[in-house]
This record gives sequence, structure tokens and C-alpha cells, in this order.
Amino acid sequence: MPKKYWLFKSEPDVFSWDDLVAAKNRTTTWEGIRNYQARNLLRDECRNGDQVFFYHSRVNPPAIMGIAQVVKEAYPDPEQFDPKSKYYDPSADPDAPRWLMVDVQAVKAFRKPVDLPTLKAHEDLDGLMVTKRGARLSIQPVEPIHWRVISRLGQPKKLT
DNA sequence: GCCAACGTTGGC
DNA sequence: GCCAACGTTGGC
Repeated sequence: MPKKYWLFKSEPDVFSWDDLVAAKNRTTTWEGIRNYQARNLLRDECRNGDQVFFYHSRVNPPAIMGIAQVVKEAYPDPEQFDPKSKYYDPSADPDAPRWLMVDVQAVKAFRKPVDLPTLKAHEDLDGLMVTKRGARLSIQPVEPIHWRVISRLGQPKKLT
């Protein structure tokens, strides 16, 4: 199975790239996905070792901050059952969990974060989902060719 | 903070 | 099953 490529969005006010780098083992749970299309991608397509662009949304400018990888494949998101969580889903059934999450680990930081205007302007990035009107999906597949172009722009630096 | 886009809910 | 109302996302 060839490695696949993704873009995961996060609001840095909630959880930022720096938060991930500072986390234990530079790893976090990616809880809170509450969209069926994103859930299905996690369940059906997202595998250990897949590469992930970490994207900051709802900031100006939005930007890809670095590269992470999937280190644990889809499993039930416990917050769907926690009434105190903002991700609580009262209709989720413990016997048939509705919402899934994966774990991701930071791998390389971009020396030069690649912002949305740059993504939009680059002629080799036509068709990239995040630049399209209405691309609200929080888990997006990325074409290998697009991955290579963006990685080069970001000048990734291995985390030590 | 605004608001367009779009996903989900629920009455019928 | 339609679709209006509603809630959320996310760029600006």
C-alpha cells in the first residue's frame, strides 16, 4: 500500500503546530472530527505512515506549518461519549461508535510556512482542495505531485 | 467580527 | 424524500 498524503486543519488557538512539537513524543490524538466525509476518510483511507500537512486555519494568513505522520490508525474518539466535552455527541452509541480519530506525530517543521495566498498563486497547485472555494473539509487528501511541490516550498527541517 | 458557503436536522 | 431553518467553518 503506497503512502498517502493529507492536509489536516487545526485552529491554532485550539491546537497549534507548536503545541504538537511540544507534546510528549511530539504526538497527539486528533479528536473532534464530526463530519462524515472526514470520518470516512480516516476510517477507509488513512493508514500508519501516511504523511500529513499541518494547516493553521482561521488565522491570517492561513498556512501549512509542517509535516506530521499518522502513528495510530482510526479508533473511536472517546469524547463523543463525554457529556463535558465540546465534542460530545448525545446520539453516539458506545456499541457502535460514530466518530473516529487517529494519532499524529510531528516529523518536520517548515522553515518557511506555506501560506494560503502562496498555495493559490502557484501554477503547479491547481486542484489542491484547500484552495478551492468551499473547501471546508478538515481532513483533505493531497495529491503526491502537490505534496512534493509544497514540501519544497516549505523547506522542511527535521525535528531533533 | 462579518458573512458566504455548506453540512445537518427535522417537520411535513 | 424535500427543503427551510439552523449551526458551523473559515477566509477576510
